[in-house]
Amino acid sequence: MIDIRWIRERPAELKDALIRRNMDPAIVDVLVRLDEERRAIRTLAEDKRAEQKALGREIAKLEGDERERALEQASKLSEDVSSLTTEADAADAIFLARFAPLPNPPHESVPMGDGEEDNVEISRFGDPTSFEFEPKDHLELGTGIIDTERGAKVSGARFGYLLGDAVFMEFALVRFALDRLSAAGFTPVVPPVLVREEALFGTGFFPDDDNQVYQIPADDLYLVGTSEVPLAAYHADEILAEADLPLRYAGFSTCFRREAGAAGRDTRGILRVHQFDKVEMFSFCDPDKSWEEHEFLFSQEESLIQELGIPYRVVNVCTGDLGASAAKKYDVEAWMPAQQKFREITSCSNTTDYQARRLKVRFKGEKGNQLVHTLNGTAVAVGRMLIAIMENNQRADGTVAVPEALVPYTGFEVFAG
RNA sequence: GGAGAGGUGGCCGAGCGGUCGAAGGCGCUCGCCUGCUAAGCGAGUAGGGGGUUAAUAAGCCUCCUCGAGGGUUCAAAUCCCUCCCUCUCCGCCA
Repeated sequence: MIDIRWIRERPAELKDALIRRNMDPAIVDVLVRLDEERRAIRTLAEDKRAEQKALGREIAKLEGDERERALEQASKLSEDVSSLTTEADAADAIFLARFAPLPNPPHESVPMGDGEEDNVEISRFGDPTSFEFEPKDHLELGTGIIDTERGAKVSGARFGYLLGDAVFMEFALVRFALDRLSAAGFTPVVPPVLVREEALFGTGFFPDDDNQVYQIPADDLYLVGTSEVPLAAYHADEILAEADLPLRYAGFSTCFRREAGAAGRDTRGILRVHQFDKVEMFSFCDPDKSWEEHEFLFSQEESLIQELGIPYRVVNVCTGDLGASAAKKYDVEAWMPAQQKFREITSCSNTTDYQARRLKVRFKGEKGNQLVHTLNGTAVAVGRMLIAIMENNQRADGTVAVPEALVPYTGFEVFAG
């Protein structure tokens, strides 16, 4: 949710922001009017309520006829208050239904664009891997350690089993990432993966993306698609100490995604699956420092991938491809030799105060209580990183070289599918 | 899963239909005082919305919030219902 002052004080700027996101700015004029109306009605309701409360205090002191007459009057007031309050609540609801979905205005450095194809490449690391033989994809390389056939038999399409050395690779990647992040001041976290609706609303996944989320109706819970959700909600309704900022967490969790609307896309292998494990960075920081913090998180992200030696490029995600909550987002796209393409492997967003406002995460600063800014970034998405390592580090004999940085964690230097 | 107890301000804790956003204590902030420290004295100290204002300065007015949501009543922290959470005991379980 954005700051309501955009509506009251900077409607023209808000219109510009909406235009940049390819949205109709006319909504702003509607919201300005709805906001004025709801405040007018609320004032009426509150005045009436104040009157009622004052009379109520009188009644306590009165006796006999005087009391009877006052009671009669109070009864009438009570009805007025009740109907005005109902009206005011309705006006609030109408306003909020239109206001809450407004996306975070993009940062000035975000390129304009309609979709993924307009993302702007801003840097590259390494060169696309070249081979003296025909490179295989991760499924061919991992016939014995990645089993999507039996995954489909047991759970359906887009599920898989990791076995043997793939499992040791997973735990190596996770421990590697946690070690690096822990050294950089992040607190490792294993959060719940089942959350209440409020956590999804607070992080902006609801109502927009609710078809991407698995539901557990019997218990009114939802499986998270990323640990960003439980990490962001961790400090919901709290007032943090300014001295504690930034609060940085590295969450490890399984992630569940329905991938609705992705039918037919990336059906081979484990690039796009319903369940994968991920280490995610999350930061609560001072609003004046969130752009620095964004660069900091991103530098962590890059250094992990660099240490693993995967060629990649960085894109600045354009306005049309930015989620509602992000004001700016960098994607890292790793080189995937089998596809001869760069594919998204991590991403890093500054959601400014968009989530903090919904989740009510504040800090006590010199200017009183203020909303923090929240940021998130992928450290390691295990499945995709595993693909990137296997495909880029494969050798003519079909074995895969473990990145040097990972060897202390795997205990082996080479593995075979 | 069964039985019971309970959820009040940063913390502890009183209040159980009106004068209560809430006694008292602790903590914290500011000031006073005392060679320093400690102690002592005084004042202040929940969050959010709306209005007033040049102002997201102060002040003032007002509404909402005593786990959440409904209800009863002229009036609810206090009474009733539903839900959530915590604790104790029993059962089960990794």
